Amino acid sequence: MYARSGMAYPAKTDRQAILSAALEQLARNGMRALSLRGLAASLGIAPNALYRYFANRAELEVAMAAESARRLYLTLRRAAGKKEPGKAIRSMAVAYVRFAREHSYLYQMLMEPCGTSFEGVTIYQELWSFVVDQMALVSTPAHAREEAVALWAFLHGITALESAQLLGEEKPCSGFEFGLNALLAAAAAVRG
Amino acid sequence: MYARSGMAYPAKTDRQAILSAALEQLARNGMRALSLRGLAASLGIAPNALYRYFANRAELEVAMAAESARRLYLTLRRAAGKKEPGKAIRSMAVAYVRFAREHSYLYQMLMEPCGTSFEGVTIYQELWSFVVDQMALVSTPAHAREEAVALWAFLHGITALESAQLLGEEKPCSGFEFGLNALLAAAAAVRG
DNA sequence: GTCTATAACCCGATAGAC
DNA sequence: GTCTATCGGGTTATAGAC
Repeated sequence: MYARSGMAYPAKTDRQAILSAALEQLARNGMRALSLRGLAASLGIAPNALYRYFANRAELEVAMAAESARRLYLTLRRAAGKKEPGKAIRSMAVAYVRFAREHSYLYQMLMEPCGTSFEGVTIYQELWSFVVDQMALVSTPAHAREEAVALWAFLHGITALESAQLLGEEKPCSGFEFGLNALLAAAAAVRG
Repeated sequence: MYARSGMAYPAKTDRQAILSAALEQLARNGMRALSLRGLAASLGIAPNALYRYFANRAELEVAMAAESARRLYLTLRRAAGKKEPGKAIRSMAVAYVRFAREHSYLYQMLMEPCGTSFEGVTIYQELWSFVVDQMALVSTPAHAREEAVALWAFLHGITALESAQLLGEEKPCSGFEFGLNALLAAAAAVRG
């Protein structure tokens, strides 16, 4: 019965189940606390069984980062919706910061590659292209890339300042408004 | 001779030597690769001797982060020099990004606290105050804090995008110019 | 041939005894 | 300060179940 290739044994788990469990643990305790042993235990399998699905920890981390990108992409798309360009960008900016705040560990995976290379993962390009396209609508396609870089950098920086204690009690909120307005004004000026 | 309390044994090292060695290893291989064992070995002492000077790894990391802040502070002060306000900010921005690029691991310690709290370390406040003060010179003291937040966020974001492979080949350079101009223009506009 | 578990190995953090 | 020991995590044999 199990003689046919690929189905010879009832697998107790699969990539998706492992990934889900990993993301769950990540959301609770962060990357440092995520251990393959604990992950395997939560799935009721031996620590080693994981290696049938992910070559090593790094490969699992790449998959988690890709999932993070996918969710951020969906979040930004939903935020933009069918809104008028300027409104869409503002809405995306707010959603971006909220995503980073509410899923801080997941977001960290996206922005701190820790040496893991993302080659061959297309979701990043999709995500990036979407932001560039949205930016093109408020200025011009010729300048959209550099404007998108600046916007993304700014948004990421805001989230980083929020989680770092560098500013102490100081709230990046007012800085958020100022920076977003400054970037949007400059982009609109490009359009002329 | 060594009978007196606290001096019962000739110390082979001190906090400063440990810190220096740690920073050296950090610069070469990054935080993940920094092990207390390797650190002790490079100093010719037993792994455990480190605990005489730092209660645990976290405390060592706090000291390293503080040193990172001190060096960035010096770098920014030197960049600002006696320049005219607008020029000073630009110069600081370039120096900031360069610092993050050339000392990426050290810079990471500053901006990614990993749960280590920075309470009681005054160097962060000095660094932050300096940036705010510089910003006040190009706009007004009343708005300097939010503008400094936006500028810092933007600069940090640029460095993060550089080290993350999110953008692939794309270079944040053009985005740097655009964003910096946008923020400075908005700050100047506040001054009116 | 494809999955699994048992057990080991190496290494890092840390505590205790000296 | 050193040595020894414990604990936990990543990773790799090796071998057993289907």
